[in-house]
Amino acid sequence: MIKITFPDGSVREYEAGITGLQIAESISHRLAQDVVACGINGETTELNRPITADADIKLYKFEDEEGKHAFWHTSAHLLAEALQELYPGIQFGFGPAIENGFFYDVLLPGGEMIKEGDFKKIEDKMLELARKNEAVVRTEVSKADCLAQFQTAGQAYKCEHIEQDLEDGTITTYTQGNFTDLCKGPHITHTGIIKAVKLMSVAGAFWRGDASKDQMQRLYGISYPKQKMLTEYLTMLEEAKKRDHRKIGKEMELFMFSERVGKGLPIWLPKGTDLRLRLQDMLRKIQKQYGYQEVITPNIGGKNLYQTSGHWDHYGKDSFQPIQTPEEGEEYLLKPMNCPHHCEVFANRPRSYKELPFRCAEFGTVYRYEQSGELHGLTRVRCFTQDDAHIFCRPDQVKDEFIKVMDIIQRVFYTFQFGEDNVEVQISLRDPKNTEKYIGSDEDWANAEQAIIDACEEKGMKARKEIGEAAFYGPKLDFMVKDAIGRRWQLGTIQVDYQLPQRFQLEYIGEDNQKHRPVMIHRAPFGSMERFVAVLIEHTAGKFPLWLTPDQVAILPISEKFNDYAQQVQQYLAQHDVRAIIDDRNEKIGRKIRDNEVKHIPYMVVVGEKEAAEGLVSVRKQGGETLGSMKMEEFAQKINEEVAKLTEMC
RNA sequence: GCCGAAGUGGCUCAGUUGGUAGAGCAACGCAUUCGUAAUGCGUGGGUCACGGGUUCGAGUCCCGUCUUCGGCUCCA
Repeated sequence: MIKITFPDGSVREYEAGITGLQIAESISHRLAQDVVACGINGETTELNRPITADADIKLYKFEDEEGKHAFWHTSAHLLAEALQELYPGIQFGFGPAIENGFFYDVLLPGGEMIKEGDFKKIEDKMLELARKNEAVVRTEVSKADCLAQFQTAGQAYKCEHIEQDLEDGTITTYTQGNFTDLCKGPHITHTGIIKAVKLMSVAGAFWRGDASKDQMQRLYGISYPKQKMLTEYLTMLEEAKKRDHRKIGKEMELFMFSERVGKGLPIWLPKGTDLRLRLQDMLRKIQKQYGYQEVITPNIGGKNLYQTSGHWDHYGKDSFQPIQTPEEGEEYLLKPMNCPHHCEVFANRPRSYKELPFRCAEFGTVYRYEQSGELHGLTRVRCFTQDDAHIFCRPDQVKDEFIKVMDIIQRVFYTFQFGEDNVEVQISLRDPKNTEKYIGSDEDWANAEQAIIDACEEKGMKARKEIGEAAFYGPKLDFMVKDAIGRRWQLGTIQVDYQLPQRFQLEYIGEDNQKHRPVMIHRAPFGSMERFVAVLIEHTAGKFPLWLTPDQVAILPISEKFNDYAQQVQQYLAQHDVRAIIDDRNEKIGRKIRDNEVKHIPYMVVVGEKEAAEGLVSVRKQGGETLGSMKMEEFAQKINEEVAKLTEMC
């Protein structure tokens, strides 16, 4: 007999060799139907693996991340199985489960291509195979046998993978029906529980992600144990589509692109500019409280500046090419980042330790020559404005400054109702096995990395550590938020930099009257104004918070007779810091309400005969709630109170 | 940059096997002067992304370019 420990701490005894599925059955028949995978001693595995010794067990349903992973991984195999039947001679690359579904990289013989029109046929074949409810059989194989097997099958990519990446004794294959795949698992035990499949898209993908290698076709799909779940997922995708910032940005006239101005170069329209400036003002106000000093620096800088900073060597060939000045024979670069300029600010005159930390902020517009295929709405552009700042401080001040920046970021995020549970942080560390990629000494790196880790601990923030994700000049801390429909976005960032101060020979005079080198911290709470506004649009679906939205109130005269009164109301509200527009079109009131609802205006006030006579406004909230008539003074006060409440953190 | 798809009035889209461009919304005008999610009638507006080609004839077929979209790679 063996002892099996459950997550709640309870222990049951079973005969050795029992499987996860049998354990589930011993608890309830219902549970046995729902489980798709299990965790044995922390390792996710199949439900039909015999357990031979005492162990901890977790039973995973589809709803669990581990369950989904196994389910979708098997679905990837099901896709491959279907493709093998439909396209003999097909070559397979990798086919993993991903966050939402799975994909398989394939290459059809003779340069043939799978098109979206083929999806139905493939989906039908997948379901046909799934209905056979084939068992998924795990086999341990030797490297030599495995290689021979896939050579016979003519799978060149699989063979390369086996030869280059896998070690003898660790290799397994999984077989379902006539299809065998190289795979380390885990999988669900039978294909029959896959009831709904949908292929989402087909796109190009390089073998091993290497642009110099073969280009394969990547088929993306998703699958579920119930048709209803697939329908729900597709509905969620529709919802995401409705929130697309490119669509809403166009509808609300926040920003635009012009082919003649150039791709990836956003133009902020009046309403978008209004909103952006309000965001900037809010951050300005907070920064002032933390001792930041704002500067303005040029949008270009001498090539020499970037040679000094080291950026030219690292990124020069990938950026906008230098601007020549014929008379002087000098070269200038469009500013790809603000840090070198800020280093010059610091170096302007001798600095005393009493001035540290020196916090230099700028809404700095930068230009980066992103690959054309990478451009996307406002989230990936070639010209954007960072809410940038650089803090020059003593090494022992790094941790405290980090904590202060984290304070600012938390206050900013709070104002947008990205709740605390929806914010994650990630510490990006360097890859110690690949140190030549980074500049700076081992000691500097160790100090910087430790300061970040300590700061997170002191702030009580649970941080995920990512090895090898650091920038070439220093480790960093990134903030991720989850939006209203659960999608994750990367926003703010804080980076330590021991390198630029060295390259720019920055120094300050210490208490000991000696010269010392400051440490530099880069930080951007929003990341960039463009990206942040994009995320905000998708988070709020265009229904911005009252304090931020360009038009807070729409004044709707019942008929043209009351347009004059509407103007009086608008004027009064403007004098009391309430932003109102008038809809004085010759339309019925129902029509005006509809149109202004569609424009996401938070408040509408209807004015007619009664209101004009008594100085009233009839208030309607976005969504339909009516608040009755009130004096316009009372209404202005109400709006101001609501704004004050929303911005109390700033 | 690479692979694939798309590009028709301001917006959303229709346009059958090639036969001289259409709807709804928006805009403008007229009527109406209206009480909480679409008043009626009328008018204007398109070198069908751009450039070549095939054809008696191209929005439709072919080639090239540009832009956008979905991915890959990249992201100081």
